[in-house]
Amino acid sequence: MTNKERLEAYDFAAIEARWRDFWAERGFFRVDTTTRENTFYYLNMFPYPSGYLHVGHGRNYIIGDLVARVKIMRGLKVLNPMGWDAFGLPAENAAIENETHPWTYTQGNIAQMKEQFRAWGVQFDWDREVSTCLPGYYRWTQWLFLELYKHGLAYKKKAAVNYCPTCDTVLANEQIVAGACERCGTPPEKKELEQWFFKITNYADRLLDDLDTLEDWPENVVKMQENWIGRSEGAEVVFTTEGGDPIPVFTTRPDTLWGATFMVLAPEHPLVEGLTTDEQRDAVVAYRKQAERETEIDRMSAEREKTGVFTGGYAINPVNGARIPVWIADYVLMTYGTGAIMAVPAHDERDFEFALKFGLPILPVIERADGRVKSFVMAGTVGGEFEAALRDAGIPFESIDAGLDVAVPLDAVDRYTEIAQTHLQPGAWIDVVGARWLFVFQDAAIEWDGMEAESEILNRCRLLEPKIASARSVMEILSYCPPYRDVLFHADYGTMIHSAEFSGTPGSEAKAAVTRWLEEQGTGKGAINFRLHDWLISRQRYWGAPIPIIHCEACGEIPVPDDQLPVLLPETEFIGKMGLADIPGFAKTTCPSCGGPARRDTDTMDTFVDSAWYFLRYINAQDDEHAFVKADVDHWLPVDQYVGGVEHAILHLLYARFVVKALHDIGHVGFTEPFARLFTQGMVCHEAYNCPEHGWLTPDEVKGAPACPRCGKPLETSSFKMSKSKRNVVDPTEIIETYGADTERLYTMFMGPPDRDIDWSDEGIRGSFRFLNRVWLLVVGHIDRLAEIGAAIDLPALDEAGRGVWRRYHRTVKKVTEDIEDRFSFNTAVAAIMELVNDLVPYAAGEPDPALLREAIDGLILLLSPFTPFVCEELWRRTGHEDPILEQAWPSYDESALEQETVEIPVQVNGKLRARVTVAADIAEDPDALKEAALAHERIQLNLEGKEIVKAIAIPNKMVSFVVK
RNA sequence: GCGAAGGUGGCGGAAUUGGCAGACGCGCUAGCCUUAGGAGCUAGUGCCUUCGGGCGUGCGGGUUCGAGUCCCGCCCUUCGCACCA
Repeated sequence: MTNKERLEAYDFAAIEARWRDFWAERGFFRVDTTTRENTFYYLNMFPYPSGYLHVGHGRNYIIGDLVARVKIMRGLKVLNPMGWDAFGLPAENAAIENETHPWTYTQGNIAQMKEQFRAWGVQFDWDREVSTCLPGYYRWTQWLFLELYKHGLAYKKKAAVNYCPTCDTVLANEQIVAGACERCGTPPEKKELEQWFFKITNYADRLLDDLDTLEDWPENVVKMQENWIGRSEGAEVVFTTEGGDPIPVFTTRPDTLWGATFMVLAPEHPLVEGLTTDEQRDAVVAYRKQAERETEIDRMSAEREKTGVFTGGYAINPVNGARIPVWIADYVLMTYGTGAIMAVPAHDERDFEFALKFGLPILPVIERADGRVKSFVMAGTVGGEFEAALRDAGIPFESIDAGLDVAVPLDAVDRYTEIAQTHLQPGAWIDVVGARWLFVFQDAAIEWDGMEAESEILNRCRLLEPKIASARSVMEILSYCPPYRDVLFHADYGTMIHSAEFSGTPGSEAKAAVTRWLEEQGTGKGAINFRLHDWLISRQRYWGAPIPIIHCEACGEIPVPDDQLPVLLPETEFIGKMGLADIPGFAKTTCPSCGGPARRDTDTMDTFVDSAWYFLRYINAQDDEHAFVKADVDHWLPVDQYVGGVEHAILHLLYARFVVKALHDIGHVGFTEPFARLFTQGMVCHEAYNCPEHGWLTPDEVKGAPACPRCGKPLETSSFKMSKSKRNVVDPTEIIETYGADTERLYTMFMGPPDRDIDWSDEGIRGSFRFLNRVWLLVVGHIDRLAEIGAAIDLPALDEAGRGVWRRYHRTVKKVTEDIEDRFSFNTAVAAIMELVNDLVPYAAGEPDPALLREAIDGLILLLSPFTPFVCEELWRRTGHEDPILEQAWPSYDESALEQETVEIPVQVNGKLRARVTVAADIAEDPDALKEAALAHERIQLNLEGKEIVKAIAIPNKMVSFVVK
C-alpha cells in the first residue's frame, strides 16, 4: 500500500469551508417555475422559526437535500424551497418571555437557522423564501380568506370557547394543558363568543373519498385522516316530547329502535328546559352547571363512571309509541349528531352501563350472532333427576360453584324449557339468556320480549326472592349472576327480535329495511354523520394574519376591498399578552361601502391557515400581483414529494387538502390534492437522564455514571425525543466541529430507516467518520494509479479480482439508485456503498486495472455525493475533474455486470440446509442440471445414502431441495 | 375500546417476490503497528456442542420441499383517536 504517512489527512474543516457556498453561488438549486419539462417539486414541511435546529431536525432537511441532489444529477429541474411558519402562539409566547417583539425574535431566529442549513450543506432556492409573518405573504392569506368568504366557505357564528377567568382571555385549544390554562393553571370556562369558521364539513365526503387516490401516502396517515373525518352511516329518527316537540336523533343502528328504552340529551341541549319537571328542576340545574364546569378536566380521565339526571320528562318512540323517560348525561355530546340519542342499552355498551347504573330497563331486540344460549341453574332450584333429564335430551352442562351451567343448543330451548318446568322446585325459577330470553316459572314460561313481559317477570322474581326485592330491571337481576357475564350484552348485527313486524329480519338487511320503512312513515330518513367539525380559525391573539373583515352598523359584514389589502398588523412595542382588540385605534375605520364609521374585525387567523397554502406561494413567491399563477401551479402541483413529521398527519394535511379543493372549486387551481407522495420521517431520540432531586441532567454532567453527580441518587435513564427541557439535544455545531457536516449527514442517513424513530448514538457516528476517512485514503492514496478520465475498460483482460470489483460496482449503482429513488431506504444505500469500499480498498492496494479503478472511484464519489457533498466535491476535483458533481449524470449500471459467472446454490435435504454447490451460471439456470450438480456433491451424497428420494425440487438460481425417506 | 406501526445477536439494523437469517455499522475479543491518542491495520464475534451436529427471528398452532416473510389464535411495546350514538 502507498505509504500512509505521506498522505494528506482528511481535513474536513478546510474542505467544508472551501465548498460551503459553492453550490449556492453556482445556482444549482435555483429553478425557473415557468419551465414545463422534467420538473420535480420536492418539499419539506416548513419549520416554525424556533432559532435552533438539533441533529434530529437535520434528518428532515438532509433527506431533502439528498433527494434534490440525486434528481438534479438525473437531469430534472428540481424545486426545493424553504420558508418559515412564523406566525402563531409559540413565537408570541417566546417573545413575551424574552420581552421582545415577536418580529425581532422571529427575524433573529431565521438568520440563525439559515446559517445552520449552510453549515449542513443543505441547499434551497432562497429566491423563493416565504415567511408567513411578512405582509407580502399574509396579504395573500387574507386574499384566501376572502375568496372562501365570498364563496360561502367562511362564516361567523357563536361558539363555545375556552376562556380563562384569571388571565382574562380566550385560550386556544393548544393552550389548555391537562384541562387547565397552561399559564396560570385555572380551569377554563366555556364561553359563547362570535368566532370565524371555515366550512370544511362541506368537503368531508371528498376529503374522505380522495384518500383512496393518494397511493403514495403512508397507510397510518390515511387511516388517521379517515378516523378524524369519522363518517358514520345510519338514520335520523324523530322522537317527540309529550308536548309535541320533535327530538331528532342520529343512530347508526336503526335496526335497534324497538329496544330504545330511554333517551339521553346532552346537558346543554335546548329542549332540556322544556322537558324538566318541577320535581327534577333542582337536580337538572345542578347537573348542567357541573357539566359546564367540569367537562374539560373530567373528559381527560379515561374510564369514568357514567353520570346523569332524569329530567322528569318523557318522549314517544315513533316506531311503537312507547313512552320513554328522557335523561341528560355528559356522555352525550352536543357537538356530535343532534346532541340527543335514543338509548338502546341492550346493544350499546355505554347505554348498557348507564341503564344498569340507573336501573333503567334493558330489552334485547337483536339476536346474538353466535347463537349461544345459557342457563344457570342454582343449586336447590330443581329436583334430583334434572341432570339425568338433560343428559337424555343431549343438552350439555357443567357443574360449577353453586349450580349447573347449562349450554343450551338454540334449537333445544323449547325442550329445555319443558325439562326445567317439570323439575322446578316450588318458589324457584330458571332463566334462559343469550340468543333466546325466557323465564321459566312453575305455572308459565314467559318470553322476555317487551315492556309488559319486563314488568311481569320483574314482579314475579321480586316476590319469589326477597334478596332481589329492590332490583329495578330484569337485566339487573341477571347481572348478579357471574356465569352470564359474557352473554348479557352484544352489539352484533344479528336477526331482529321483539320488534313487531320486523322480528325475524336478518341482520344483513335490518338496517336498510328499517330505514326504508322510516322514510315511508315519515318518521326518519337515512343520514350520514361526520365527526369532523368546521374549522375554527379565529384567534384573539396579536401574532397572526388579521381577518380582513369590517363590521358596519349600516351595511353589516363587509370584506376589505382588494386594493386595501393587506390589513397590516399594527406596530406596537412590547406587546405582552394581548389581541388586536387591546390595541388602541386598530379597530376604528370607515366602511368601504357607505363611508360611515365602522369597526375592523379584531381576530387573527389560526396559523394552520398560513400553512394550508404556502406550497402554492413558492411557485410565484415574488409575484406582488397574485398569490400564485394558475398556469404555473397547475404544472408544478401536486408536490411530487412531501416530507415532514407525523405530528402533522391530521390537521395540517387535512387543512391543506381542504384549501386546495376549495380553490379548485372556485377555479383558482386545476388540481384537487396538494401532495402526490408523502413521506413521514421518524423522530431522533437521545438518552436523557433524570435525577429525582435535581431534574434533567445533560449527558456531559452524567458522564455515563448511573448516579447523580450532585446528590448520588440513582438516575432514571431513558430515551426521549430530543428537547431542550430534557437536556438531551445533540448540537449539530459540536458534531460539525468534531467530525464535520459530511459525517453528520452520513450518519443521519445510515442510522436506521428514515420513517422510524431512532436513537442517536454518540459511538455510532464514529463509524461514519471512520468510513469517510477510509474513502479519503482510498481515493487520495491511489490518484496516481487511476487511468485518464473516460478510459475504456478492457473487460476480458481483467483478472478475477478485477471482474469481482467490476460486478460489485455495477451492483452497487443499481442498489443505491433503487434504494434512494424507489424505497427511500437510505440506510441500506449507505451500507451498499460501504460494501463497495470494502471491496475496493484491497483491490486498489494490489494490482488494480487503472481503467476499472477510475470507473469505480469516479462512480463511488458520485454515488456518495448526495450523502456527503463536501468531501465528494473535493475528491472529484482532486481526481482530475474540472466540472462540478451536480453537472454530472448519475451513474448508470451495466446489466451484463449483474450476471454472475458462477452461482452458489444452497441445497436442502428434508428442509435442512446440507450443502452449498458452486455452479456455472448456465447450470444454475437449468433445473435438471442443477439437480445433477447437487446430487454430485459429496455431502449431499452422504445425506442421501440409503434413502429414497421422494421429491426433488430445483428452483433456478435459488435452491435445490430433496425430500427423502 | 378502535386504528396504525413494531417485536430479529450485547446494540442500531439487513433480508425488496415464500428460497443461504443476522448484510452494513457500533460494541466486544485477540494479535500487529505506533511519535501511546478515544488513531490505524489483521482476524474473530447468534447460542449450545461430545466438533458429527443441534437450536435459533415475541409465544402457541397451521400451510409448504422450504416460513422472519403466508394463515389462525395469543402476548408485549410505541404512536394516533377516544363516551362520536
